[in-house]
Amino acid sequence: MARKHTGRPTDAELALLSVLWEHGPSTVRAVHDRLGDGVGYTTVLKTLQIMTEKGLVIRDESARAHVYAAAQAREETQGRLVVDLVDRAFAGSASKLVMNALSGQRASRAELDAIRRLLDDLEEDES
Amino acid sequence: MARKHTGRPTDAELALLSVLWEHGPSTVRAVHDRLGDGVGYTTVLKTLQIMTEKGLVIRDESARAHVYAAAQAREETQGRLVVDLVDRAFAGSASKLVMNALSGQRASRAELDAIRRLLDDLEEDES
DNA sequence: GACGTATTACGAAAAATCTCGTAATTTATC
DNA sequence: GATAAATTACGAGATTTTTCGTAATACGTC
Repeated sequence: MARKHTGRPTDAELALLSVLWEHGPSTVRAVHDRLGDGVGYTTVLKTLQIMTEKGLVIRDESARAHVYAAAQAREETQGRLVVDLVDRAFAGSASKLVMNALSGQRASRAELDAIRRLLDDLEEDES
Repeated sequence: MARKHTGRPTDAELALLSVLWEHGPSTVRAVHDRLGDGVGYTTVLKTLQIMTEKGLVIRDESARAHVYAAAQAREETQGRLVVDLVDRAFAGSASKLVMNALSGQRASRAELDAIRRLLDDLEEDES
């Protein structure tokens, strides 16, 4: 029987994307070095090749060592993951997720203020 | 080579947990009926059996038809999933996730107010 | 107690994921 | 151009996830 395809990046893929988002387009070696020795070089290479097929990354083959870049902006992928989690685990309620996230992990005063300002903007738009 | 074990429920498991959270302890048949005809009866049964082994659900075998219940409260599992997503996709920043969630999906005035009250409480505790 | 129905138990197939080894290829160096 | 070093390509093994089919078992009903 067939497994259901989710469309979201897997854990290993997300780890590689995080490196690409943080450091920009990179070679396999650069990504592998960032990740440390938890995974082998060929594992990183293979995963990036698969991600290229899936369209998760873009490959520049002009140089000897191919350069990989995230196909989607960080925020866009994050947004998809949040929507996905809200649907699967919070019965579609984004505010429930927000409350849970705020309660569970402490945020700094500055972060709380930033969130408050965002709330102001949202309520303004709504009016 | 071994795959890395995440500890978080899979998609199929989360779907079953959602039913158990919403309707309380249930038989296989009850869960299956709630889910509609997307999955077969034995699929639900088997998944619940596996979840029992994993400790995700608790099984009461006293009756002919076993009754399954979520082993963890909904909020607890949600919390773990949020922490997990924050770590994997938001570089550990819960507030980034919150802002993303608030921006992406519209919340009602009431929900925004509830979040604002939570912010008040959080800032108060902090002081 | 036999029969039919409902339920659980067992096992397995298909796809996805994660891992890497080995081979082939390309580039630089002598 | 031959050799060495780095990189990519190919393929495959182990595990997990998802899905059921089939068999065994237990309960009611007659």
